[in-house]
This record gives sequence, structure tokens and C-alpha cells, in this order.
Amino acid sequence: MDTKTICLAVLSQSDATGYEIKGVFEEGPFSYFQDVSFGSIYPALNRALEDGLVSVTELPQAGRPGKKIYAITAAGRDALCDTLRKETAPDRVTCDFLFKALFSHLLGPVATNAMVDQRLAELNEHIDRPEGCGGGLEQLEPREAFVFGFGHAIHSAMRTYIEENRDKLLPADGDIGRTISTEAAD
Amino acid sequence: MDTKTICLAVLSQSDATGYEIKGVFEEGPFSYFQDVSFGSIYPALNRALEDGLVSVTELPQAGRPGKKIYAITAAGRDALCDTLRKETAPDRVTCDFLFKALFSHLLGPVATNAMVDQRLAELNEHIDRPEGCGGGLEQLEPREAFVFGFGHAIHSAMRTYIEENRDKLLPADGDIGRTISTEAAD
DNA sequence: CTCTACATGTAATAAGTTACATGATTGC
DNA sequence: GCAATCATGTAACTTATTACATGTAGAG
Repeated sequence: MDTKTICLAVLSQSDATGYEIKGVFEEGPFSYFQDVSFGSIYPALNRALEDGLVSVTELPQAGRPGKKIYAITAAGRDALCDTLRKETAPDRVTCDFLFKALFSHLLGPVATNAMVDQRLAELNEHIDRPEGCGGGLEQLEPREAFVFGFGHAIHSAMRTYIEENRDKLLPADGDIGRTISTEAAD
Repeated sequence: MDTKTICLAVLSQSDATGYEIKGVFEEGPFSYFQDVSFGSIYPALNRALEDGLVSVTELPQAGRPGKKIYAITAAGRDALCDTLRKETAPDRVTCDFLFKALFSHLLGPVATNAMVDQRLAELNEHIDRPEGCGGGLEQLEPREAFVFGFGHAIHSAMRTYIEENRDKLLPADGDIGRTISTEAAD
């Protein structure tokens, strides 16, 4: 989703600074499917301000650059709803992992196993970390629980699939891949 | 994965034209996790040619612009292996669907239901279409079957999860969402 | 007669990432 | 003292998408 929409969506929940907007999708239960950087947030907020989609209250702070607390306007809310109704970008399961798996014969069994183990470790980290949301898991609203649970379900399915099928990525010779072969480690 | 790597990877399997490279990830069993357009393929191939990663054989055709059949070089194969060993970009479950689900209260029950139905239809289309690979499903190599099966498993998991939890996206009032309410259709 | 497949390529445009610049405070 | 957190912002860079330009042949 484009940065402008992300900003408007966060602001539709509560007023926030650019810094805080980044935090919503950087940590917490929703970090797994969106990503934003300051380099796109701040320009997006300024553009939204020019377009009257948000308003800003500046509160100066000692030393630090003044906090700019953004709030969504009625026009912003309309624009957000419009976008949510229109956009129907097809979903993407874009992981480089699959790409590498498809060409795992070029990697060799040792590097392939290492890659698979790493991917499983990443998945486990995500799955076994329900605290990721900052301790407020039980307070999630149903639709938030839906999104959080979606990630959990999908990552679990990935783990299961990988565990059950990883042998397909290795030569059929038996336990070559499990043993340290003569292949040079990278 | 960046276009250059995609091109090299396809060429590592067999010689191909830019047109054919696009086809590999546009249709067939691997189209669900990668995307490429001509606007990125042709420049990538020309850059790869300059860098000595591929060679080209031009065969003129009547009328049509001459076919340029690219082949990977030894240097290209090395570059490809290097990239596959290094890159460990975290995977992304980037679907706008989740984003919209998170803000489904702004859509209202009718639009939300429509969105969910549409997503389910898309998933079903993908899941129930094993012919997607051009009829050669049984001939897939194990690692290809792994990647194809991965998509199937994940899409099935998504479908199951959505079917079982879609009620979380609607108000808890019972069957409001299932009935045509007074809400205006978009 | 038009649309699609074949086949390559460029240019305008869009969008985001990374790195930098600034600067105080708090924890290690 | 050094890194991290808070806090905003700009500029350079990379990358890809879209639309266009060109042109034939076959299918409907």
C-alpha cells in the first residue's frame, strides 16, 4: 500500500507524528506485511497537508525538533475510504526464498540446507513471538486479531510445508545434504 | 528478486529471448511469486551483455524484429551463484487485502464482504488451477514441485483462514453483513 | 477488421530506499 | 564516551511500471 494511504489509515485511528506512524508498521502485530521508511513518510505527510487531508499541531520541544502531531481531516477520511474501496492489488507472496529454492541446484546441498534452516528460524521467530505486539495481544479488536492471526496461520503453514518438503530441494541420494560434504562454505 | 538475477536464473536453465523470459514468470507454475515487465527485462539484458554475463545470438526474422537469443556465460553463472548465496531478503506477505482488512470498519459490512468474497474467488482460482503450468505438471522436477506446492499450500492456508475467521471483520450483530443492508454500493 | 501473439526497445513517470544533516537526552 | 531513542527533513540514487513506437501474421 502506498505511503500516503498508510499514513491516513494510521491517523484514522488516532493522531500521531511521522515518527509514530513508522513505529506502527515497524514493530507490533502488523509489522509483517507493511514497511515504511522516514524518507517516504515525511514527504507523504507534507503532501497530504497541502492537499488538506491532514492537519498539523506543532508542539515545540526543548532541544529536539518540534513534534508535529498530525490529525486526519474529513477530506482525508473520504480520501482514505475511496482508496480502500478502489484498490484491489493482487496479493504477493514475494519471498526471495522461493526464488532461491527454485534454483537450489546451483547452491549445492550445504548452502541449500543452510538457507532452509535460516528460513525456518525466521519463521519460528515470528510464530513463537506473540509478544510482538507490545503486550497488548488480548486487547486486539476482532479485525486486528484477524490480521494478526492471518500472519500466524500463513507462517505456520509455511513452516509445516517447508519441514515436510525440504527434501525435494536436495539430491535424492539419501543423507548427503545432512552431512558436511566437501562443498566449500561461502 | 531484481530483474537481472531473474534473467540470469532463467538463462541458467536454457537459452531464451527477453520475450520468453517474461513468459516464465507471467504464466506457468511460478507466476505467483515473481513479476517482470519488458521495461525492466530488456535493459537488464543489455546491461548483462555489457558486463559479459550473457552472450547473444541474433536471428533475423521476416518482418518481426530479429529474435535475440541470450545465453548465460561462465561469468554470468558465477554472478548468479554469488547473488543466490548472498541475498537473504526477508519474505513479504504483502497483500493489500490485509491492509484493507485492518481498516474494514471504514468500509462497512457490505463492501467488506465483497472484498472478502473477491479475495476468496482469487484464491480459489489459483488453487483449483493446477493446469497453470501448461500441462506439464507431472514433469516438474522436485525443486520445482516444491515451489509450486508451496504456493498451493500457502494459498490453501489463506483460504481456510479467511473462511474460518471472516466473521471477525464484521460487526458482531449476527447476519447484518450477509443481508443487503442500506449501505450504498460503491 | 480488430485483437492477440510475437518481438524489441525507449522515455516519461512514479515511488521508494539509503544516506546524510541536525541535535538533545538517556542508558551502558 | 558511544550508541540508541526521539524527531524531522532533504537529496541522491535505484528500480520498476506504464505507455508508446514499430511491424507481421493469424484467429475470430
